[in-house]
Amino acid sequence: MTAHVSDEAPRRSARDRLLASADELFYDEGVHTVGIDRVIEHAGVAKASLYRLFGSKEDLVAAYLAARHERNLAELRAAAGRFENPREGVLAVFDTQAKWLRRRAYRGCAFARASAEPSAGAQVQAATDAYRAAIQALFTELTVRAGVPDPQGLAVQLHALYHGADIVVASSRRSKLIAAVRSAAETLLAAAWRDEPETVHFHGPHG
Amino acid sequence: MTAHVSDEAPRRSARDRLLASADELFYDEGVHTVGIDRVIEHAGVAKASLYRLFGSKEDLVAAYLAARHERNLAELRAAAGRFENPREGVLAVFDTQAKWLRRRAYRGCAFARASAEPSAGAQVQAATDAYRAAIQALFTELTVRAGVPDPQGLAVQLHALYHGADIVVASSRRSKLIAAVRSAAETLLAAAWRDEPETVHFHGPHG
DNA sequence: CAAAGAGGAGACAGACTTGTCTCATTGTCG
DNA sequence: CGACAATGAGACAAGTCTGTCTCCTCTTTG
Repeated sequence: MTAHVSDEAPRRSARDRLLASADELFYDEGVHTVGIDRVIEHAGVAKASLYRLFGSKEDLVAAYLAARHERNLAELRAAAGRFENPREGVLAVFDTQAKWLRRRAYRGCAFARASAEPSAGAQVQAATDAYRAAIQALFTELTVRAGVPDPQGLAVQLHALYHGADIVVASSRRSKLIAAVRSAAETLLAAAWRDEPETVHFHGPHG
Repeated sequence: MTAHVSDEAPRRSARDRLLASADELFYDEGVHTVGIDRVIEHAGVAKASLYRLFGSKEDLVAAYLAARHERNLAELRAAAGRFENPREGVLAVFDTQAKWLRRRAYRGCAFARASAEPSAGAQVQAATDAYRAAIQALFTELTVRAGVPDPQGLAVQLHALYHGADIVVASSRRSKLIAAVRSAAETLLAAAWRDEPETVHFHGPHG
């Protein structure tokens, strides 16, 4: 090894190989199952280099999540941006998620998996919060543009539906779930104009 | 057992104290953060007793989750059962969840937290699957009784919404989220009769 | 009263982790 | 060519965890 760049396979930098290995191993097997040793072996990088480049395991995890954040949000935004009509933009977000859900290798939301237990460090929690806030913001942006009476309320509904799909995908037939969720999104969008103008209605337990 | 109940403070059995401590510590701090030592110290039980009674840590975790399963489902079913009308039953399920979500000490779904990473053992995964399946089944039972055209589809929608609420509760203002989710459930219920009779509609991206 | 067994306290082994440190090798630049 | 910085390989320390085992006390029962 050692690259000798002139030859074929330019060999990416140690940092890139580390991030790629982290992405693959952390996502597939779990942040807390996969030890540093596995990552550096997979990346072909010395342990000292990892600590020089990232400082700690948690920093590496944070970098892995930050990369996922960037990648996922870029794709969602691009999909929504392809439509003039924000209502179609919302559905494009769900269609993009559906594409992910259908992947054989899909293992659930990387953030949900990394941050479920509170043992996850503060950086991981912060990354997860930021990710969810960004998706919520995307929905809000679309619902505001759509001009519904209560854009915030609708965005919260869509956001919950979005993450719920991710959770139950393991326990439902995928095609059925995907169709049902899309249909639910359409229903919520359509209803957002029918509902009382001021806010989603909120009354006691006995509907 | 044995107990000698006559005196004050009957002191529950070692098994009960172990389960109570597991419930508290595992839920609050995470299954994988909390070590056996913490549990036995909190329960005032010898380590040997734990292994005699449960066999392994994972078995203790499974027992803890099984107890949660029982307790949660009993409460959801009781809430739904208080209404003749299945539509109100569905809303009662969401209202019960809302009650949980409002608790100060609420830390998210115990199953989601325990099973997010694949490092969670097979028993934990199985417990989580069983829990979600049970909730899905409860929704399906209600939607069937409600006589909607596609009870399965509606149940999937409600189920996704239910778990989604749990996920996003950390990143939204709770009262807003709770109101929005309840409203979404009402919307989905109302729409279930309006939609095409055969199945939730499933067509291309241009709704 | 005596015997037996449940249970508490804790030492111990074995395996794992992250993070530091040393050393040899490589590529680059003066 | 020679020196320096970057990197790979891996030993090592210090800590953690689960699970086993021993020892002793207390309570119940024959």
